[in-house]
Formats: sequence, C-alpha cells, structure tokens
Amino acid sequence: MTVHAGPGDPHRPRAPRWDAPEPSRAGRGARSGPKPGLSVDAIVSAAIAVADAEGMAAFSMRAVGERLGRTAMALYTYVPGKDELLALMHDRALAELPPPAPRSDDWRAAATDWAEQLYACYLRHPWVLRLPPARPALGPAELAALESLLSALAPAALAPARLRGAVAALRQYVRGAAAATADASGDQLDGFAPDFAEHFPLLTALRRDPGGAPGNEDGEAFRAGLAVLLDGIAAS
Amino acid sequence: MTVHAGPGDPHRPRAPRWDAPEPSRAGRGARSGPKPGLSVDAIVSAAIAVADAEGMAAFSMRAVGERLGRTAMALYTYVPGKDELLALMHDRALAELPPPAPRSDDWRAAATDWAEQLYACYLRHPWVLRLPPARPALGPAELAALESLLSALAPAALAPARLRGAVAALRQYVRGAAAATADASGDQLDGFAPDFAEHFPLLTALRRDPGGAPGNEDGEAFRAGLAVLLDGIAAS
DNA sequence: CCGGATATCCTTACGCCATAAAGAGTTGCC
DNA sequence: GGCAACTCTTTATGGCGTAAGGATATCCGG
Repeated sequence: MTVHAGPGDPHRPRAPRWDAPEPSRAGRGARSGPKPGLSVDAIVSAAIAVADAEGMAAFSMRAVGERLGRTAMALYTYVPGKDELLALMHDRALAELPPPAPRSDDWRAAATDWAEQLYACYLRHPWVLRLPPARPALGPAELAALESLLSALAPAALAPARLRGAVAALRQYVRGAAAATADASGDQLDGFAPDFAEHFPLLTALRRDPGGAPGNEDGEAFRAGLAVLLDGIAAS
Repeated sequence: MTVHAGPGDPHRPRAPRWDAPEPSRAGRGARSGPKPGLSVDAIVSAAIAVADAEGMAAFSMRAVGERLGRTAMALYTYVPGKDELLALMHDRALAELPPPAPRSDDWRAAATDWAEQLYACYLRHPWVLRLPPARPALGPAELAALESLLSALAPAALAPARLRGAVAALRQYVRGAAAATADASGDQLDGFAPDFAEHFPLLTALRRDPGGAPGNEDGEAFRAGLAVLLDGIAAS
C-alpha cells in the first residue's frame, strides 16, 4: 500500500510510520527519542477489540487509547486520524479470510465456501459493514479475497463479462445479507397495523408458509439466496 | 406503525405527535398552545434535503433545524430523537418507489425494473445505506417494496423456499451494489504496489480484458450481476 | 560526558455533537 | 381573566475528534 504520509507532508508532521513497518529503522541516520511503547498493529488490534466488544457506537479514539493504557492523543503518533485507523481495521478484519483453497473442479463448492467464510467474517465484525466511505482504494486483504473468489470460479470458465457479473453479485450479495443479519432488525414485520394482511397479501402468504428450519433462520435465508445466485452462474 | 410515544410515557413527555398525523386534533379536549409552525413531514423533508445535499457526515439536528429557521431543540417537539428521525427519513426515501406495476407475465422484466428502481433510489439517497441499525422493524415503504417484488415474481410461480431465497438475493444484492457504487471507491485498484500483477494474477487478467461499455461502468456492473441473479431464479 | 535533536506521550483547549432542563411567549377553553 | 397546554429558545452537560504546546526520555555527534 504505502500510503506514506511521510515527514515531507507539511500537514501531518507526526505519524512517522503510518501503514507499514518501515522496512528497517534506517530512514535517516537521525533516529532517536524514547522507544515506542505502541505500534500500529497493536493499535489496530485494540481498536478491533473495542469495536467487536462495544459496537461501533461506543468506538472512539479515547476508548482505544484507554484499552492500551494511553490517552487518545497518543494514538496520533502512530496513525494520522480516525478514518485511517478505520481503514486499517477494515483490512485487518478481512485478513482473517483463508488463502485461496487449492484448485478444485467443483467451483460451486468452492464459491459456496468462499461466500460462507466472508459472511461469517462480516458477522464476527459487523462494524465493518458500517464504515464510512472515505477510503480511496481497496485494501490488500480485500483484493486477496477477490482473487480468491476468482480462483474458486476459474473452473467454471465464464466469459469475462459474465465473470464480472458473477463476482459483483456474489460480493454484494454476501455483504448485503450480512448487513441484514447483523442489524438484527432482520425481517421483523409483525406487530403492525391490524390491516397488515390486507395491505401486503403476498408477504403475508409467504410468511405463513411452513418456512425452512426453525432456528438459524438468517443462515438459512443466506444459503437460499446464495443457491439462487449460484444457479445463475451455472446457467451461463 | 403507531409507535406512539404518547404522553403516557414518562420518559418522553414531549413529542405529542410522533410518527403519524394523529387522525384529527381530538385526542383529548385539551388542545391549546400556539399553532405548530412545523410538522413531522416538514422536518423529514428538510432532513432529507440536508442529507442529500451535504452528505451524512454533515447531517445534524442543528443543520436540519437551521434549514427550517429553528434551533435544533425545536425539532424535539416533533420527533423524539435523531434515531427516530433517521428511521422516518429512511422510509420516506423508499416511498419514492413506484407502486407495484400491473401484473405482467414477464416476471424477468418486472424484476429487472424493480431492481433498477431500487438501485436508482439508493443512489439518489446514498445516506440510506449508512443508517445505524437501531430500527426494530421494517417501515411501511420498505414492506411495500417487498410486496412489489413478490408481485413481480408471482408469475414465476416459485416454491416458497425458493421464493424466499430469490427475494433475499435480489434485495441484498441491490443494496450491496448500490453501496459499492455510492462509495465511489468502487473497484479502484490501480496505483498499487509494483508487484500487483504478480500477487493478483486473476484480478489483473480480468481487468485487462476488453471490459463492457466505457462509460457508466457501475451501472454496467450492476446489470451484469443482476442478470446472473435472474438466471438463477429462472433456473428453478 | 554533554548538548541538541528527535520522538513519545500528556495536558489543555476548541468547536462540534445530541439532548436534558427550565423558562419565555402564544394560544384556546373555561 | 385565568389557566393549562403547547411551541420554541436559551443554557448546560458530557461526549467526540483533534490542534497546540510542553514535559520527558532517548540517542547521536562532539
């Protein structure tokens, strides 16, 4: 990545090593000052711990600092601001995804696996689905996930345009479904006006139908939608 | 809906008419006080105007009040808090969607239309995709949109489980794709490490391929994914 | 061993935010 | 007229991100 808000940037004179471990410590002969007590990695870990445990609403620079026994301002030595920290968190979360599985001819199983891994990752870190849009480019882990999906779909030998469509559909579907599941609002449509059934007859009918499994409803819905999608890919 | 934080609620003694026009003014014989200079509707409209124009980052109770020539606190007479206002904004935005089209046997065209309407609506109001998860239930406009989709899909005569999957896939795909388009980050993956092509060969290959239309790339990607999805529904 | 440079980390402060509390002014019913 | 109900304002509280500046620790060249 190397976003490099280096010391040349007059706007951000702090933050000597933003974003990368700065190969060695040999930038200039000048290195001095007290040993760093923190690191970008440690801050990102603490930040993810806060977001996972307390939710995004309770996430703040102060909260992250506190978890590390520092003040909020101490973080600014390592990270230029909250937005950049969020971007690092995002990519770190996606880095939990497994590397591309060894090539298999069963693209359907491979794609299913990919989708379920990503879905589970989003549910482990639901705050990812709520990050602000500022980041200018995809992070390395997100790129790796895309590459992984392409590798899973390779045996299907789709035409390029079709492949683009399939990737977009899978990626966005998983994200949307995870967002729906995470916002437990889900499809809670009871307790409404008394004329609910009148206004929404088809919804009511679908609702009354002997649904799928009783528990784990969200997971079931996710898999059902995924199956439809994969059928579409298969139909190419 | 009738969420009714009525005067009986000790926690919210204000906000006499939250969420519905309160059929007439006949709640109790007691009505008095100055004529309301605002209304929930006017506030929601102003709030949407602010969010559309300035983006969610600049959205605040103060900003909405200012647009109406009032202070932030004046809004609290009509709306119990920011979260509830956001929920109303969400539903109002989705209320722009057209009512169910007259029944047509071409479910594919009908579903495509539904998806494009929703996609366009999200792009008109991208802040909708970024709302906090608090709301406990779907709003009436969102329910109407679902009913509309069911009506579009009716001629396909899907089995209930399959129908559920198709609805979930379409809904979440449109939402995810809109979010990706709105965060103009899109798929910006250039300007990276020099070994980009090495690390991500499949991505690089797909990228090099003579893509679809030159302009309107997002819309193209959206339609391609949608086509895959609809093929999946057709394969039932 | 000693300055000076450089780095980490802290305190303080500013201008935002949502919203609680209390009061001023307006209106309609008795 | 009096009073209750209502709208809207002012003020205040406790949070936020982060700019600014200072204390302190560490290293380097002398």
